[in-house]
Amino acid sequence: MRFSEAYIPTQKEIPSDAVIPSHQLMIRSGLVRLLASGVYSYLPLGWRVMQKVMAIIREEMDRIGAQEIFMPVLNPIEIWDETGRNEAFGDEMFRLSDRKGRKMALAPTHEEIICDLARKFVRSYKDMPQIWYQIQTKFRDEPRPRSGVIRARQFFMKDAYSLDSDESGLDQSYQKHAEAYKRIFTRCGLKYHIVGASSGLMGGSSSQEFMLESEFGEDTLILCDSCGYASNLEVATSVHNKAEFKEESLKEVHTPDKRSIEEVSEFLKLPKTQFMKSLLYVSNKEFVMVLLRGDYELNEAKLQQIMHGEIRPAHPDEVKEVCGAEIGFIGPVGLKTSIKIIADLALREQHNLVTGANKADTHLTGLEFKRDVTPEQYIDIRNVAEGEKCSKCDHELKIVQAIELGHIFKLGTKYSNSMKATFLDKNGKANPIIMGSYGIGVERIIAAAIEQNHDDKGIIWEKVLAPFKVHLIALKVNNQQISDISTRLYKDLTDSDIDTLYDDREVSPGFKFKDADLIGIPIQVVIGERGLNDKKAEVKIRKTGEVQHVEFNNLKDTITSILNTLA
RNA sequence: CGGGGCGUAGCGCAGCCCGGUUAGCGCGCAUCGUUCGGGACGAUGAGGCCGAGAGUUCAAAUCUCUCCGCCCCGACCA
Repeated sequence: MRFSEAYIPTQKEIPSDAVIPSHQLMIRSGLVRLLASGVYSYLPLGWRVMQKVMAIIREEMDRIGAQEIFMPVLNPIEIWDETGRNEAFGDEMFRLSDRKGRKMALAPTHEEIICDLARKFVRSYKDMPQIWYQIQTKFRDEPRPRSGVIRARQFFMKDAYSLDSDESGLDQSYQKHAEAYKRIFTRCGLKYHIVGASSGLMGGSSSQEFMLESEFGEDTLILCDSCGYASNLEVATSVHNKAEFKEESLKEVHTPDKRSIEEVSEFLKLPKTQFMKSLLYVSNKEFVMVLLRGDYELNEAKLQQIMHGEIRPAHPDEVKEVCGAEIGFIGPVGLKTSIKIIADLALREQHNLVTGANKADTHLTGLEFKRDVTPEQYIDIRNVAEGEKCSKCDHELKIVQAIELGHIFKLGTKYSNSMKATFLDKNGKANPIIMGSYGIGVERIIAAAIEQNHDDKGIIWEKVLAPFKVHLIALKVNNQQISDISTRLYKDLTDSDIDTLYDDREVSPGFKFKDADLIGIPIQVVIGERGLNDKKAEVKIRKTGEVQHVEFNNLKDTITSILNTLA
């Protein structure tokens, strides 16, 4: 492609809206342009990269025997009502009506459509296993799009679905995807973690995420360097630090206007570990009090899992009604109404705790957990905290931020049950199809690759993702000799199927060099006056900055062999 | 949805507090000339409903209100 004729709007200035490096570089190098919040156009360079990623995904999906299909984005709402996800997705799903007033939705994912296809096709256990996938535009009305294409409202997802007749079949399909995903991310040059994850809205038994470590990531990972334990904070466990106190009797203490653990602990001169945090939540229109040690945070994902549904903190007036006191002074002892109580495991053996008395400006001290509180269950419900030990091997855990690239789920029969997608087993008995679901964020691979590979000059593409392999720079195009040599080389490379971006613009050398480094194509070839006498060009490797001087006649061979050595 | 910031030429910004000729600057763009190895120089020029609407005023980019959009933090999030 000739630069002078191409739509590659590079810019020197950092766009004011972009905060993270990948977002800034994607705009500056002319890969994408924003149309509306979380909605992007892909320009020629960006689209070329996207197609490289998609090609790798297709190859690896095909390798595990998956079949590519294409499902509609525009869905009748009824199919989403069949599984109850019309409601579950809430405002996150884009909805619209057709001219007859029929309600439709723009699909945020495709389990329902797959299930519909499955129930139309699968009759017998002999029809399975099946793996179907697509690379499709997804729509999600994110509450807060951010970080450029990393959290967008319209984005590409590779979504795959497996259909099996028994659990071991599902295990195999799941494992195949795990292998395919490893190959995909490795081929894209990404360093990733595989972590245990929560299945959230999707439902199902187990799931794992493929995560790229990044300070700009929205997820938090808990990693153990010693035994390899790796988990999303949402489901991570750890050994809690011990906090020992002697048994005491229950006493009221006046704590005027001291509400937070912080304030009361300072006021009473007692450590936070001696406190008990009481949080009132609402789930399925039922109140539940959650108890944690004062130094720990509630993990809402875990609570949600336990309550099997949506949860929210109770409003201040609800707290007053249930506890008879304001937030900051509530506790499990002496509640006005009897409600469900869930306690974190770390509380079970605790003595002499401090907690709210359900009375204005008053706390209780000397609370003996087993004696004074009768929770419905003891269960791990807290966030893993800095400095805690691994529950598998007792080594200290590491906490890092990460970007979610892919997620694989064992769905089980959640969708096939509600949508009546069944098959006849060997005994002629009808069973629900056992499903798995597997997603990859296509743009996120691109953003991740840039986050991981860039310098202060611009992007540094891996060969496999690069929009072009070679960036040919003709300095001073009005020098006939330079122009002739460059144009001949361009033709030569293109004829040999080496994708080349040919910078034939009439702009100053510095301009071209800066653009080349910004765009980040792996090999730069510079034809200039300096090399004319000894008939040599410069061949520079963007990643290392290494430069070699190569005779014009050998350029193509040298480029080819460098390309072979590049990852 | 809560908190904060921003919206002035294609991009980056100043002007706004304290209202007053014709709204500026840098980059980019066009033409001509000189340049030509790390975002060249000179000359000339084009380009703005100052996000939208309403109000206050003799007078609004500037003050007030409403709405819209974009970004950040939080909440939320296959």
